[in-house]
Amino acid sequence: MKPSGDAKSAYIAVATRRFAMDGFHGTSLSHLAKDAGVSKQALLHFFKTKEALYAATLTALAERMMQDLIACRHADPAQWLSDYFTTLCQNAYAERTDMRLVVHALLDSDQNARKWPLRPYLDELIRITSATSGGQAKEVSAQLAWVSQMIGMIQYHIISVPTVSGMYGADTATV
Amino acid sequence: MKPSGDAKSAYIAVATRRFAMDGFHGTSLSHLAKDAGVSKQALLHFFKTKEALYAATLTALAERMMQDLIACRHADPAQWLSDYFTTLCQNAYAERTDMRLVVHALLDSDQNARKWPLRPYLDELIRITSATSGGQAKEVSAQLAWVSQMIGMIQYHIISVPTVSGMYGADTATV
DNA sequence: ATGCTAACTTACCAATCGGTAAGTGGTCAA
DNA sequence: TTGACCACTTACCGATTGGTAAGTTAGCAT
Repeated sequence: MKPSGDAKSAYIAVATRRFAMDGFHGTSLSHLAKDAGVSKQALLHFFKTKEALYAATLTALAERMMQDLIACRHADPAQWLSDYFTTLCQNAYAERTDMRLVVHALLDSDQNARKWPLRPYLDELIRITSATSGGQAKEVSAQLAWVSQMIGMIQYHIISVPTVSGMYGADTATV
Repeated sequence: MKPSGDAKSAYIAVATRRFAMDGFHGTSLSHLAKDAGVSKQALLHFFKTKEALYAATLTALAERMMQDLIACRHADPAQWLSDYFTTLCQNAYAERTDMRLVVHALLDSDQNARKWPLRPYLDELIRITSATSGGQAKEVSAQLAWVSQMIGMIQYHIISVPTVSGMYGADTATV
């Protein structure tokens, strides 16, 4: 018998890949089970519903992104942001999965996003951004706009790369 | 009996809204039929498969975007671009549907995007962008990067507004 | 050895999926 | 008047969906 934690996180890893590629509605439990090499009831044993598995996937994603952000911690908040977005770009290129997952989740979430798993991550990003302006109080919406723009550029670029390179050739899109 | 064209375009309008909200996999023919107030075979009468209806939806979207671009035509290409992106932003705010549809389509398309319906629209945008540099030949990838960045910013902003306003309050996200 | 629990599996379920077949009723040219 | 045609409906299909029920098997504490 395998230790519980390993199997569970392995299933989340499989689900992350699938949900990122095909979205929530485009992914079925049977597909996930086949990917993981188990029966689909193995998944339902750990995650009571498909939604629960999806939520766990997004939570794991949020923790991953938060960790990356914390790993770049720097005394100077401007440098911190700079470092973070640099590594974010690099990671995004190396592994598109997470960015696709975020965009899929964005499209799916819409309303009642108060318990949106990425909220703490966004909060932290905004906090750091606020600190760059040297203590003067700016509006939250201004910070939010800046952060959203940065992340949006990266994410959008990542998800459009396959399509654009499919149209114009593989070398044009990967700058 | 209703004239054919009206019904067909009405169905496309319904499909546009649904596909934009829920994506291809999240939308069923029965839902579309209920939205349109007909049986689902009414849809299959005009569009032989669900994929065909989706394709027609994307084609209509592409024509709409191309039309908006042409409508802003200006002798000075820089002014043309400026005007176009201004109206694009305004339209995007007034009606988020199209932008959501594009992003959904981007996530779904991935490979074999050579016959991607928005290709002519992108081509035209790149052509105009090239003209702004006063005739000197730049690389296509550079134009493409610029165009992609502009559109990406707008689209990403639109699809993230509902989620972000759900998190931080309705007034923070709508600048 | 025994009993308990965790990690599964096989078998099954109603609901829904996209799609086919066979009409039905209204319109219009001949 | 007739008959072709178009827009559509009802009835139905096998496949797949998310999910339930009831085992089965392995490890481990007592």
